[in-house]
Amino acid sequence: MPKASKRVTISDVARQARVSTATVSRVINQTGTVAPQTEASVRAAIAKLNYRPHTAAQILASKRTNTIGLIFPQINGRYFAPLLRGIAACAGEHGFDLLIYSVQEDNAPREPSHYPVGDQNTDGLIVFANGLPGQELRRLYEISFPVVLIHCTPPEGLAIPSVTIENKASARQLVDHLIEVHGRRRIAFLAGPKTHEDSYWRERGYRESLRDHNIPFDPALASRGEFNERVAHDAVKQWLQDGIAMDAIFAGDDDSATGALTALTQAGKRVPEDVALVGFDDIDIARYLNPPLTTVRAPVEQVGYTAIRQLVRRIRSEQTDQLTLLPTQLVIRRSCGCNGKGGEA
Amino acid sequence: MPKASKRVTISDVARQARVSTATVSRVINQTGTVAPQTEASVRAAIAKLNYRPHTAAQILASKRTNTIGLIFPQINGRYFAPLLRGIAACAGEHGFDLLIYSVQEDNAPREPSHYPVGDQNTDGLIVFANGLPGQELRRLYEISFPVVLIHCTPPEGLAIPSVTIENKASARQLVDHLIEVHGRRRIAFLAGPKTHEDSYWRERGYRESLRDHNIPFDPALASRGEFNERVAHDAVKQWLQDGIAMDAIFAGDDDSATGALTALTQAGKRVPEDVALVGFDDIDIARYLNPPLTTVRAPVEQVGYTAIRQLVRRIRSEQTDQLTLLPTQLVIRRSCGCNGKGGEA
DNA sequence: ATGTACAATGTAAGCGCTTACATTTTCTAG
DNA sequence: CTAGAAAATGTAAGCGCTTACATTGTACAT
Repeated sequence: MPKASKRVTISDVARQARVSTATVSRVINQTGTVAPQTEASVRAAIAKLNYRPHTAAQILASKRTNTIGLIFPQINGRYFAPLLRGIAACAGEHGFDLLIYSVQEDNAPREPSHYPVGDQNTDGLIVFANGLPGQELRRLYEISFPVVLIHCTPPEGLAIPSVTIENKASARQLVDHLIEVHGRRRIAFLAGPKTHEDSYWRERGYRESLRDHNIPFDPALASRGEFNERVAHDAVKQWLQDGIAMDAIFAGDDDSATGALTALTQAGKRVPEDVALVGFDDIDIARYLNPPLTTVRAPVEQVGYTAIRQLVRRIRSEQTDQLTLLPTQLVIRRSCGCNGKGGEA
Repeated sequence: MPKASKRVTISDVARQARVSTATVSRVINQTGTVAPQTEASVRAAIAKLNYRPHTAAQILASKRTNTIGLIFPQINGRYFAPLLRGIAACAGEHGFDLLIYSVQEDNAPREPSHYPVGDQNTDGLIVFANGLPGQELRRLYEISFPVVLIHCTPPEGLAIPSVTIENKASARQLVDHLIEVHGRRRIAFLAGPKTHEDSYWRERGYRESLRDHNIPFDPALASRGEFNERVAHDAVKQWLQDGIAMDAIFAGDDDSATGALTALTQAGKRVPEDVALVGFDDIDIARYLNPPLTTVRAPVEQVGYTAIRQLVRRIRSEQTDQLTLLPTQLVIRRSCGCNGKGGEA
């Protein structure tokens, strides 16, 4: 078992290279002017001693953390990976590290705003959906701390940039399609969590489409799927048991569409013949469902990428966009009744 | 636009509470003895000033970062989320923050071992597969820096704890099943990346099963699927075009199984009648494939959880297990020829 | 009373770096 | 050859905390 050795510090390097610590710092950070020859000997010393700057000391002295914090309500399986991929890619490009914190919902609420990730240890924060209470957002806003919101808009009065996707228009297209192309009239809706903004706008699109086609909104045909496979499954099962008739279901997201599909199938309903089904997000399994799911493609990875780009601008005090609305795209497959290709593998 | 305010420091709190900074530090960290009354006034001062300790200063002074670093080769969609979920859960329970770094493969190689995550800014590291070159692992080992490996074993001579899953035995069960229950004899194998240890052991299991059933290993029936859907698709397509006959395919993981399935289907082969298909991992889409995929369930989330637990022990200089081999479990569905349930929704 | 033990708090020396400012060296032009 | 500017480097004061050690206060046994 090797034993812990004393840490190599900048003065060790300075001594080895016969220069001052300031010069070493200059070559490390490429700030100030250093003679090529001096630089070479400093680099040699660094290599020889295998020196690596102590991050905390750098942060403390420079007042820059070079780190971006992420706050998520939870690590949701299907959605999370591409989002993080976009975030990691963009953060890496700009030389930022990533500190992530996943809020445990069941957790005892934290001491008033004592999150492990915040202005004490990052240069900026990406906050997903309602990962942070409005009060904490306000505090950060008031001290001008850079924050970018993902998939939610800032509380009243706080000009915090946010990036999300176009929900309403494409939800509407989806429902239009069901009505106009497939002649469906009794279209049920599986909403997401009450506070979820994506769900809100998707529902708006749904209602507007109904209205424009003179179909009255029927509350019996709206239930909560919670963007959750099991909950959606149970909701659909309940409808079926209650004898509520429908000829289509618009699931608020693909996860709930998955649950709806199994409930429908288990009840002997054929999709799309008896009940057409459409979802939202185009998660990776959508094209493998049977039948392949008609849905809307959400540019998840790009959301992450864009959010970081905005945040970096904010950190550098450059101009940022107040709201970035990324375009979505209809993906017609077979679950709506079309003969779309089942997959593009 | 609010303007940046001066940072509130521990001395501001001390002044406000009319005590020394040492006492404030004591109440924050619950170290040393403090009179209840004093503690109350310190807490009041903290609340009033909305004080939050500066992480970097704490780290610098205390020589503890309270942070665990994660190093991944890339953020792989299907596998990544549950792993991270396990990691985040366990790290949170032990009060550690998470700093993550995703190695870009296409990236210019870093300055010799100058990773943004390492001993300068974390108390310990989780390294996934070959996220770090052996040389860097050795360096960390030599300075006794806590590291735990996931899904790979340490280089020769380094006693670094690792946690991975049982691959060989269950791969063998899978192939045994194909042979004994379904009478298949010409079983092809889609390997993963050459350096991938999981793939190595799965192949071992495959070969041992063949041997024990007196089926010679046929190199023509082994190809690289790279644990990648598209590559696997192309590999299978190639087999089919080359007129290579087989009655079953053991895909090294479920991603490649997915690719194999589409290739088979597009070539007009029926699964499982013409060609049985089995995968490995039981990723979430496995049960939705058509037919539902027979595979092996890998306890991904638990791998993450366990790895952190080991790492925390290591950080605390407690006893750790050199190798943790998490059990896997056969999941029989229909793609092998059985009538297993299609899904457990 | 008086000494002892321990609880409560304060003092101040760093932790390893960055950077404003001071100083020295080198270069350029007159 | 020399003044003055520019380049190269050094000096040292923090950054905001923790913690070893010193000091003071208090309770208790003698």
